[in-house]
Amino acid sequence: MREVPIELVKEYAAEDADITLQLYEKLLPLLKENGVEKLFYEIEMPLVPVLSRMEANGVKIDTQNLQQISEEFGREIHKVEEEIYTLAGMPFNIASPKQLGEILFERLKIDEKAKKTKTGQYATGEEVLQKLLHKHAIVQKILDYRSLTKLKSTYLDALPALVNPKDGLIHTSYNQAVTATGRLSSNNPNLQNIPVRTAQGREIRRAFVPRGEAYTLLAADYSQIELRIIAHLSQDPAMVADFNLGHDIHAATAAKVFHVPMEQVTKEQRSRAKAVNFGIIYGMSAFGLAERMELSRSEAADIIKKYFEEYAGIKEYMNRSIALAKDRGYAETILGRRRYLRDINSSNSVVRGFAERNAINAPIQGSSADMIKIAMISIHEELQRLNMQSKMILQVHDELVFDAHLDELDELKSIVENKMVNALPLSVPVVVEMNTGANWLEAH
DNA sequence: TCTCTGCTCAC
DNA sequence: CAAGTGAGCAGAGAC
Repeated sequence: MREVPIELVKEYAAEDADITLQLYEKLLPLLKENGVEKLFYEIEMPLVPVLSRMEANGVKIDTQNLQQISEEFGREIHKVEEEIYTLAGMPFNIASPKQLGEILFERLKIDEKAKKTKTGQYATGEEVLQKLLHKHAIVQKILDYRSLTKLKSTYLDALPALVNPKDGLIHTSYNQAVTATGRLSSNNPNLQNIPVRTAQGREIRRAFVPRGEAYTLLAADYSQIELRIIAHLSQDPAMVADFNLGHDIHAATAAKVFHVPMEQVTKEQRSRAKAVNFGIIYGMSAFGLAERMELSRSEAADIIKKYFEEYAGIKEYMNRSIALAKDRGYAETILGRRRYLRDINSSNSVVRGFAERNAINAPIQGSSADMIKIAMISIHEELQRLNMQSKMILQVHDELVFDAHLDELDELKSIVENKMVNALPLSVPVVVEMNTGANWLEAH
């Protein structure tokens, strides 16, 4: 571990003390009150030095690459700006949602019944604009402009500015006492929301590189961990069976919901089934599902009805989660981590609805957080014990990223897989997918 | 300078 | 009414 400058380790160790204190002040009283000190002493406290070391380890960024893309984006943004001004017939600040709304809905009048936000402005979010694409050529240009400027300001320009001059690496901060569910959060910079969805955004991941010639990046992801946790918590026979048989869970869901053999599931059907599975994790309604899947409300309702017929245990589990939270005033994870839900018995149905969705989601999201935290602690212990040069550098909720020393790659992979798979045994298989690459994109 | 809003990136 | 958890950016307005 000696390549990490000792001053930096000291700096972060000093921060360790602060974090420890902060945790004692913030978390312990909470957990004591909740009778879950075990979680505090056996997970949160041992995690402190792990996070501290990850922060000190840092991540190497190919700054030149980012700067080059930034310049390209800068030129493209300028071009799109001019096109937008021409289409609008006047220049304005495209980055101002207020001005943009007035141009779109008052000057160009592209939608008679434009939606407003709660403050009375016109809503111009991505979903709104997607539905107006066919109305005017300016809409696509606005979306292009938004995407380019988002990537440029948030990543391309921000990340190089945060490189530590002492070692040329980026050091995020992990916050252990921020989220309601037990997840970590990351800031300064947030390395848990690096783009991956679009081809253009994905390129940014190419700039996350190993720290030296002798290293490669190893990414290890839990596969479908939240759905496996639902299967475990609900003990729904059909979902448990799907996982035990190693099925592609979204295809298996599609086969059941659309009444076709698994091999004949179309991409469209799989994608809809996937949306339902995600919706389940979030406690969605039929209306919400219809919106997302661009189906009529009754079609969506049919799909949900079929889903709960096939996976009746999931429905029961959801009802049970809500009932338990109403009774106790909190929802809890596999390890007893609690999320208090003061609104769970509210007479206001909107407010209560939110709390009910929290009651469904918190045990799932939180158990997944419990699991990866345990894995991180035992992987860190093992790296220390074996005096390995490989370093754990990132955690992104269901993924761990390592700067893997080439001489240790096989050993590291076996440690990581073993510790992740066995962190918190479930009644369905826990599967970890691992890949290596010359950058974060290739490691996926 | 600070805070809020709207938007958009991730899991 | 209507899908969970976060962070950061630019604009806009209060002070």
